[in-house]
Amino acid sequence: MKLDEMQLLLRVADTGSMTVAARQLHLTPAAVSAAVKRIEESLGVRVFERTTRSVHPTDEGVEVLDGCEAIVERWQRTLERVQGGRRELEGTVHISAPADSAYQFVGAAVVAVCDAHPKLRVVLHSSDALHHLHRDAIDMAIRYGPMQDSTLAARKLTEWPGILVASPSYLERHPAPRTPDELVAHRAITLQLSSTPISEWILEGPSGARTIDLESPLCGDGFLARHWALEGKGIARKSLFDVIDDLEAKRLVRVLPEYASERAAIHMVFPSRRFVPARVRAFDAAISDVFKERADRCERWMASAP
Amino acid sequence: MKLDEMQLLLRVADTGSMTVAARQLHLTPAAVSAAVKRIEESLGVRVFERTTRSVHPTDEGVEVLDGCEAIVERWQRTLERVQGGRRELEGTVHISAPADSAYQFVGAAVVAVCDAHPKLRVVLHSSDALHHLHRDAIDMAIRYGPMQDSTLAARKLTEWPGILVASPSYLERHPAPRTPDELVAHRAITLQLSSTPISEWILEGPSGARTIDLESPLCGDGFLARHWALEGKGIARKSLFDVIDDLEAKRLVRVLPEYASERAAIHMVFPSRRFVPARVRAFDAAISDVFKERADRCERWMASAP
DNA sequence: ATGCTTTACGTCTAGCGTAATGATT
DNA sequence: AATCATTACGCTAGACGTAAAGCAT
Repeated sequence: MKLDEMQLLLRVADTGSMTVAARQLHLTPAAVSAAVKRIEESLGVRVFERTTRSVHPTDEGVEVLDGCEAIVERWQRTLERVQGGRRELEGTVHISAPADSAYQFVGAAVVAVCDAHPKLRVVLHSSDALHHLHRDAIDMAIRYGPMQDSTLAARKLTEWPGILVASPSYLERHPAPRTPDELVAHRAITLQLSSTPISEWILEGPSGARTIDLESPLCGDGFLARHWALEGKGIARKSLFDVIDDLEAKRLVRVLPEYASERAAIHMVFPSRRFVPARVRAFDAAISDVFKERADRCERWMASAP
Repeated sequence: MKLDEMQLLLRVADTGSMTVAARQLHLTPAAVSAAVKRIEESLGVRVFERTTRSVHPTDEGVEVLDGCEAIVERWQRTLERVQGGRRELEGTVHISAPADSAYQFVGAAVVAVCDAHPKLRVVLHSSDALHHLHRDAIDMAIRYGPMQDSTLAARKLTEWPGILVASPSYLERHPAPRTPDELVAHRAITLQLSSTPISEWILEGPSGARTIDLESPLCGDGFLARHWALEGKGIARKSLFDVIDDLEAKRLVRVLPEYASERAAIHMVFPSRRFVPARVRAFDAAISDVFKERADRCERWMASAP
């Protein structure tokens, strides 16, 4: 039994597909199929119950996969202790980040890490859609909002409320609303993160929480929403953290400043069970630094412009 | 990296020799040497520092070996949970036992286990010399007396004092001693277990502990000592546990019954760190049963013949 | 009908034994 | 001188890709 074969089994189990596992491992489906068959024969145990349409671990398969996972992790840990700083970082790291974060600041941080480590490769998945970390072999992800998947290990990076913003040009043409009720007269820029668009904003203000029903012609991802706001297309609700650059540069102005949506945490997420290798930790450190710096600027902005 | 390669590294480390490891693994020294070299190159780390005369793990090698050990054990555990009772026991088990125990009762127990499991092979090392469990790849050993090597895992089987015995024929010719002092007039059968012969008996009796200096013409291992006693060649000191058959059959008679040497424990010993596989546990169970049954007979004998 | 797993076959390389070489006590 | 690790070389078997076939939705 080889460690590569164990990782292969884990990939098949995580993705639930030999073909997808093959893609991720840079192998052909035939090779994966043959490997699984070979392993099962050597064990005398069926690891996966499969039709042409699905691949599921058997009861014994779960035992085997647990063992493989523990073993692969132990080996990675050993390798790092032994090779430590000697070996320069290499390999490929898959990072998932919301589009707006990726374009604004994660991208730059990632480039800096790659520049420092020539053998390191990165695939930055910029999408607001929630990636399944296990399924897609994502090594780390940045996620806004509450954590739900308990099989993931998350570390909170920072936490900020959503605020309403518009460009100065837009506000010249459309006087800023003075109460939440006046928002209906404005063009709201809304988000469609997953399949269904978000059609309401919950705003907390001096008079408690208010729910605003929206009828918005402009609906896109976080990056589009911010750019539409910059272009004066309407009022967007964004995390303060995402628009701090624009607020500092006065490209965007806060609207209804006494109202804000609930503080939402931003997490760095890892596929829990797996050991986090040094190459991933390098990106983690760099991105965390960027978040720290941005969070400081958010603090200062909040203090200066209450 | 393959699990077989990890086991190879462990064998080399335990034996301290590529040639010995090769023998135990049914490989040639060339293959072992090549494997070590190949592994070291793939790790980018030197695992063993070696001359033609010695093989020692480097600092990094210790880390690697620790990892390999944990991994091999985890995998064996996984295999057993998965294959459980399905697979019949197979493979070879190396058992070390003192000569007298091996010939008298361990041998029979071992045969019974092999009869029940046709694919199981056993090598019974019958020797009073202490085998190095790690070095010689012994799976389990029976050892009389106190445990010293703390790197081994031991389980106490039973505990009995040494007593003095002689055959009825001998006692007809030489009247039994009535006090320890009278022993000097008898022929004592002594042991040579390791390199130096044992030249004194420490006997505890009604008047406290007595040390008897011996000048014995007959000196051999535990099996020889018992047989010489049976043949009427003199008085031997044996663990009650070893001579219970002969006492019950009245082939041997206890001498100076109010005197006995310190109770000594008999342990079942395993190479601690390693996982104990099912095939070894099968022998453990069978041999433990034999010990239990013999210990009961010792109890009864002690009760009936104080 | 599409997309998945499986089978068949040719190719290549990793890993073994044999045998010779070099080093150490 | 004897023993051990290493190197060189030929060989075998395992593992991959290509291509085709078989199934399930």
